[in-house]
Amino acid sequence: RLRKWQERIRTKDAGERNLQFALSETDRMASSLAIPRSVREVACVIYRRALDEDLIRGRSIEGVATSTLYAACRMEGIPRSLEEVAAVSRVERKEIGRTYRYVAQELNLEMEPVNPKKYVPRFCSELELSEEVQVKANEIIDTTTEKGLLSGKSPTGYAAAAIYAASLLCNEKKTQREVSDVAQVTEVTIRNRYQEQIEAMGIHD
Amino acid sequence: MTDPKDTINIENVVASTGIGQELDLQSVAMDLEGADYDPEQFPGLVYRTQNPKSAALIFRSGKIVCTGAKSTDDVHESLRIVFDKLRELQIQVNEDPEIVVQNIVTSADLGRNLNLNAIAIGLGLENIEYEPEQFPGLVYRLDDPEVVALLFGSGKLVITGGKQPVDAEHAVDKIVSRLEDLGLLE
DNA sequence: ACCTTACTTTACAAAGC
DNA sequence: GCTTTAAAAAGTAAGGT
Repeated sequence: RLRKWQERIRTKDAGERNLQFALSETDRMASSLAIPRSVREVACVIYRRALDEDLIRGRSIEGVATSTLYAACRMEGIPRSLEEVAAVSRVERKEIGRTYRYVAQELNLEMEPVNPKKYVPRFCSELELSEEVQVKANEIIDTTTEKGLLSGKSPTGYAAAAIYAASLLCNEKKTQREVSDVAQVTEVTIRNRYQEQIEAMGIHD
Repeated sequence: MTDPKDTINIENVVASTGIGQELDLQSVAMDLEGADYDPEQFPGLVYRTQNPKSAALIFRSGKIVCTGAKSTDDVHESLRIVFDKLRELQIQVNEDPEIVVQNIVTSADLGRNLNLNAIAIGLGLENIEYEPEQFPGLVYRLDDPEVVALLFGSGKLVITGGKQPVDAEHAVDKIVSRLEDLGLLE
């Protein structure tokens, strides 16, 4: 009775301290990634659910916090890649990915695969590309996806290649290096996806 | 049209067995040519056979795991070689140790490209795992047979977790009919 | 730009930390 | 949970020439 009561308080306190630390970490990471407050709140709601369902056991708080932030960005339609979140987390990419898959499965988040188009606005603005280039990149993504080119490809690499191609078509050329820097993929990946995409689009340069 | 079942190929068979005798791995490592034994890193001694190609993990308890074989026959042949090698070292080995197949990995080809995005949604996001940022294959867990299939955009697939070669055939049949029902295999 | 090597995912047993 | 073994699928990455 009294022991059980004390245990509850202890558990609750531990949980609160756990939550407090997780929320401050989420805030720190979200700030350095310029993620809006509304998305941070979604991340916190997911984290709280994970805590309630006892999904933290056996994992680091930081890992779960990073994963829920990654999930929240996807849910809100402004995804950050694992590379990007890993850069501001002290948990490595592989662990963030694993934890994300576990949390998404256990909480039935039913996350759809990321549409590469979701990366176009942010990547293009970081590259200072015009609205015209964004429209063109989206068109390339839509057309080539319909032709079946997207299956199994990383959304960031796919978006990066479309943006690179669009920048050429709109005479606002960015180098593969510049695009690969903002998209966090290698130039080789951009080159490979780019070749497939222009061929599917029937473009000859 | 080729029946996808005819494209099934066994790529790896994992099996366990035991000689019914405890072993001094340190001395086995000394006497057995080509044996790799680093107890600090892993408690098992690794012994590779060339024909058929496989790797046997031999433990202090006398239990053995054989992996890398391309068929259940190859598993038996590889382990026969391992048993004989141990007998050459004056180690007692039971007459016919029971060999249990623990896992069979197979590959197959559906012969058509797959729209993994549509399949992920069609089969139900709660049942599948498809994270192309992390891995290009879609993970599909079947209940019967109890195996896991990895589907790729090329139409190729990997089936693992089965204990019998027929498990892969049943799995391919079920996957094909599920995709056909959803109109995703055209 | 190419080539090679290597890492991601799935399943499974073994003994020990 | 991890460690080790094997093998396939396809994408991505890194290092060397």
